[in-house]
Amino acid sequence: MKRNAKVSTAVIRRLPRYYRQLSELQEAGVVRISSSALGKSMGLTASQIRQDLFCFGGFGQQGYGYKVDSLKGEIGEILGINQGHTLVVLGAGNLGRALIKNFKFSSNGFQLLAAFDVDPKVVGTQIAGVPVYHMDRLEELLAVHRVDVGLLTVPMAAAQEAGDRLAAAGVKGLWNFTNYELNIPQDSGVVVESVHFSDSLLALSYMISQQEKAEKAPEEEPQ
Amino acid sequence: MKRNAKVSTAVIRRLPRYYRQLSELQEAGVVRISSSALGKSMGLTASQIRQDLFCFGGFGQQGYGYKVDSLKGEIGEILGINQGHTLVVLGAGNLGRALIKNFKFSSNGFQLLAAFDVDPKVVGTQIAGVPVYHMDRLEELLAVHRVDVGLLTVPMAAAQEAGDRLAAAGVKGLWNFTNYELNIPQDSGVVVESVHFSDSLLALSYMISQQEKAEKAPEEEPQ
DNA sequence: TAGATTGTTAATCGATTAACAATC
DNA sequence: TAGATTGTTAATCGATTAACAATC
Repeated sequence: MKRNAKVSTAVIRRLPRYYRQLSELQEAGVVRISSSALGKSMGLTASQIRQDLFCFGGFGQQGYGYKVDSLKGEIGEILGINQGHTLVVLGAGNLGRALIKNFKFSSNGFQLLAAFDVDPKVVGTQIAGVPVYHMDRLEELLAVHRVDVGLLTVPMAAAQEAGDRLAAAGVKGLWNFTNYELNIPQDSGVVVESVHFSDSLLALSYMISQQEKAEKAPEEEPQ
Repeated sequence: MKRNAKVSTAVIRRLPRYYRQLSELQEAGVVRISSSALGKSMGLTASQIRQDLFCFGGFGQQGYGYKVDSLKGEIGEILGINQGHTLVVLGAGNLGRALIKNFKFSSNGFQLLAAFDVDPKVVGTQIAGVPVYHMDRLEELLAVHRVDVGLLTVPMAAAQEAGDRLAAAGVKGLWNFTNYELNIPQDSGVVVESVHFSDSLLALSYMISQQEKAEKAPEEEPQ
């Protein structure tokens, strides 16, 4: 992977993990770390870590390793944590409310501006200080505030329309928590990132089923 | 990929997506589908789909394609959907409650047996018909009922201990929703599947930041 | 039968790992 | 300086794509 060449999704998916691990090291008071130590703690090879970082530039010092603070800072910068991203939540049901209350948006560089719903029981209220507006007023608010990301926790049947409206209103990304695969045209420039609980549980289901098989029919390693 | 050889994680991660897409096709009344049509609808190549399915056997008919019903059934079987898996939830806070109320465990072949928490305000109550016990009684219940998976929605600081107790009590998998990377020994045979919201949002953050850059400095395609 | 599409092997591509000179 | 560890290129490995005979 040459520097500045297009970064593969495999690398992109590891960046947040690096960031998380470095945060933990930082909290634990670790000042410097080598690629091999970091790799061991994350189940990666030293080579892979150096290769990954090489995509973005040289953040270490030969003979010394990486300074935890500054590497964390660099990766945070790459991830766009200091860009003042903003976000709105569509769907203030159980999951939407839980995320509004629990999730540390600001730790990830996002400011949560508002939530939208259609239920008259929640419209007009606040959830953890976040105002809930009626969905009818979505475009109105997005015309006034720059909103980078729309978080979708609407019912599956409402997901596509909600996504379309957000995309039309100019958001740059959709964070999709519905079990629906959003259909957003490639050339729209809107990025979709989905969190599919079902996919995750079914993958786990597969893995434990395999595990069981392996335990029943023990190791006939084909030599 | 030879048949019955170890299946790569890339393939495992696609299986639930196939299952989901086939379910949608089924609902739409589609009876048969070719690998190329399925591929187009999912953004994959026909070749990749055939190669993936080849890991598990021949589910299609030459000259015809795949019957949606039976392929869905086969993939469901591979994923272990009919194995009567069971699950308990640890942590009945906002997120835990939202999942208990919203998530269709049974659609994914899981029966939710109970939830556990330490808060006296929720211990002894029911959430959507699911009883909430005190964490102290975890081992007691797991000694009586076979529990395949423990879902972790406890606070980050409680995650490792909760995971350890579940593993010791014999669960086969941990479905981890905390932002903590569980440390479970490889040889324990316990599979960990994590849903890291932060990682997902940061990946999205990276992608929209790139998108912005691309729009500002338009296409100097190097010919 | 002719046409379509799979199952399966071979070729290509990309990601990971290895190696080592550069240098702190 | 000597030792350690990075940055970076080269080699290897694995996943994806292409090709095509088999066959419905």
